[in-house]
Amino acid sequence: MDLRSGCPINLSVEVLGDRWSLVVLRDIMFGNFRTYGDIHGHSLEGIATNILASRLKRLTDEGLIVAASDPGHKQRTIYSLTEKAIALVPVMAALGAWGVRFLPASPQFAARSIALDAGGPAMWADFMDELRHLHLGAPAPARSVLAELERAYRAAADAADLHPSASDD
Amino acid sequence: MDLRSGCPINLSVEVLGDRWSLVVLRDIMFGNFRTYGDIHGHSLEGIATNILASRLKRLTDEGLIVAASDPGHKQRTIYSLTEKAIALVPVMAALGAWGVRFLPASPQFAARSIALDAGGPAMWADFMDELRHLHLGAPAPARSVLAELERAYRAAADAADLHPSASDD
DNA sequence: AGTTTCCGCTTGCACTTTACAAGCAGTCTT
DNA sequence: AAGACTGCTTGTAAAGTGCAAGCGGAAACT
Repeated sequence: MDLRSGCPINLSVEVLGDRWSLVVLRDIMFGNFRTYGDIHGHSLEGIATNILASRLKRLTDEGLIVAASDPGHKQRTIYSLTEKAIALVPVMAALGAWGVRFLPASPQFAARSIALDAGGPAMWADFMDELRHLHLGAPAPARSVLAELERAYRAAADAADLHPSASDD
Repeated sequence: MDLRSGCPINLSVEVLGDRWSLVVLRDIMFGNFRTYGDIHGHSLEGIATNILASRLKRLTDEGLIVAASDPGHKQRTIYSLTEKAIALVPVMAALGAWGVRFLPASPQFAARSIALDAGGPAMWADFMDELRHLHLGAPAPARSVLAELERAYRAAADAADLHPSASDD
């Protein structure tokens, strides 16, 4: 790639600044979706197949994910985050917190971002350790931030079921 | 706009996820460039005039900046950040820190991001207060983070002059 | 007063990226 | 052997990006 400038914010935008890269990374990171079909099948935003394929290729080229074939299932490819992508946890937390505050986020998904933001750098570090375990083969940490986020999501979803509002139609 | 999903990270990407929005906001925020000509003239990345115009319009529509005419110069438009944009300081800090660590940032620009990251949330809060002063008419804070970042930049630039390396050609 | 410069754009055109729908080759299951 | 699964590719259209030129009105200069 031929770089526009050496400013780190610009460089980050050049790598992540499109409509899908961060969303795909979010799905792998927070949803633990590891295959093409998983990501496509669970995509909230309904990513098109060609876009997903091109993003997986680009993220691989940029060193954010690595592809490995599933031992017991030759045509299945397993994607794993690299340290470079795991280091985006603070970016995800900041973006999520901003979205919750200023954009019309749904209560359930907002709950995850709120929990991640409230947990602060200590929780982010624990989450990164968990991702290193899931994606890089590091030892399993004591704390599962993914499980905590899932509980926050469930609690918000249950609250929405108990107290439905007209805006949730 | 018709939203893809209510996930806050996705919503943030829908607003900020292109190749220029964050870069323009960075110039207004860190460079204190307040007019079209200022932003275009100082643009490190050489933004095209039509792109800049369309971004300023979009950022205005999204409520991230507001346009006001200069009292003493009728044809000049002064752009100011809103609280919504000022709240992006942690996002900028996280993106900058990530770019410094994983992408080929130049030493001078890296120095600003490193200083902003090292300052942590306390520095970000002071910076946001300074931006509220410059853009929203709030009282002037005691600390100028912009001046501190400028000093970090100058120090790195001077160090590069004293110790030039082949890679800086 | 008239010319020139400044300012914030707009227009035209080519190219790239995104989007939606359909299809396809190899693998696995039954 | 037949059908479904998996990870894509292809075709086509729309939207976004990039470059260069130009333009209407205001300000500055002489």
